[in-house]
Amino acid sequence: MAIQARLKNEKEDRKRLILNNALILFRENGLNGTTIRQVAKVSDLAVGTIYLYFPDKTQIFCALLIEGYDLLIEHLKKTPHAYSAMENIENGIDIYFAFAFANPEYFSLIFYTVQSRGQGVLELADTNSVTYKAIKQRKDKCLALVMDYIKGVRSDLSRKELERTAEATWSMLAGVILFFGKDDKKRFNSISWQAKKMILNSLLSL
Amino acid sequence: MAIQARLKNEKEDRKRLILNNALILFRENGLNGTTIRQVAKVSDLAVGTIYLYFPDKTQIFCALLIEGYDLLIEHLKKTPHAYSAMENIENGIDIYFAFAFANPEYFSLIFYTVQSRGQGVLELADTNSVTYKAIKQRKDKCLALVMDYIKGVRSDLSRKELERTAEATWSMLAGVILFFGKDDKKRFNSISWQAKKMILNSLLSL
DNA sequence: TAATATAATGAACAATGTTCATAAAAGTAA
DNA sequence: TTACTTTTATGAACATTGTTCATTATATTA
Repeated sequence: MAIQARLKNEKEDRKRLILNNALILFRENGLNGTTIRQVAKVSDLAVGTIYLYFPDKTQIFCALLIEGYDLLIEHLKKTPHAYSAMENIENGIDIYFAFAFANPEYFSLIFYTVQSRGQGVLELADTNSVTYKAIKQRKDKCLALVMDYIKGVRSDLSRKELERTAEATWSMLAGVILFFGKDDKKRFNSISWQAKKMILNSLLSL
Repeated sequence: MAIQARLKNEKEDRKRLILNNALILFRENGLNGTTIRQVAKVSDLAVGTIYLYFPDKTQIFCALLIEGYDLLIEHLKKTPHAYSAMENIENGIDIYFAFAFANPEYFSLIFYTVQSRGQGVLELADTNSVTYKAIKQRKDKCLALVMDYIKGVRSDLSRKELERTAEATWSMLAGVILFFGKDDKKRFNSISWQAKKMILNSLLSL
């Protein structure tokens, strides 16, 4: 029987252990391909113990998803502002693509949530839940960052236009990653470079 | 006990009945939210009977997916070629967006396959299977159609550039649909219009 | 050391995809 | 019609899943 985690610290450690192992399994086999029994086994815990730390499988997934968003946001915030606005936005796109390619496990998680209304893998029906709000907040944060980037090159756009442009840009970039992010690096680089060029061009000639 | 389907016609009818019912359920509750028992029940058949017509649940899904692709391809081919190349491509994008919004059930299916390598909902590990090839063929067909559209406005691009541009365009459009296709019509129209404008602009100023 | 409180366990439950021995239906030949 | 064969339909049964909960083990307290 595993040692009991009584202290707050120990509990956090155990939670992290479960998350780390789950992330590896999710990356390897996806949400549906990963079983709680697997997570328990590689964590050297019993099935029931997992449920002492997370209410259900979805919540493990969501915890990782939120971490993924936070990591991405952290990356996006790190853009050097020493260059021109145009260079900045180009930099931002590069960072986004690089993050997605380097962290496919987190990025996959992010996309489990885009297909809403019964079609997605991940169901978060209760839009009032803490989890739903946490995810929504990070989505919004990402969009706000994109808006900042775009504002740099297009200060003439109205708030409404800016928002719409950011939404279109964000989803278009995501589409490229979704379609080609799992391909080999060479191919992904080639297509993402093309997409970047197209988006930069379109932002200048709106 | 249900009447037996002995003739080829009757078998086709029964297959169609299952597909129609499955499509409704998939649209409502997604792949994982739909059970074979549900499909059997609404089809007035026993569980085992479903398995006489389809080897497994995934294959039902794939059959519908292929139909969805064919429907989309049919739509895309119907573009009137009476106008300028630029009007044609604009028309093509409109058709694509309209199809996605009008046929969310099929479109969702299409996107079950984009997340490859263990992360997606739909696993088609065997790349030699008839089903995999059928889906791949239709994906390629879509891309070829996009290339034709783009060739109209950009005859100067090399084969390689054309291909890359088509891939980027196709995935960017898909990203918009993925992110906003389930929103209300007004919002989807607003963002998809923006995306269309951006892509058209970028194609002209590559 | 005994009593109490907390944490861990894994058998058990309901639901799922799938299989297969059995039964029903349809076709065939007399 | 009747006996026989072939094809189709059935649903109980199986393995696997997410999840629960009575029981057991561990730690804390008195």
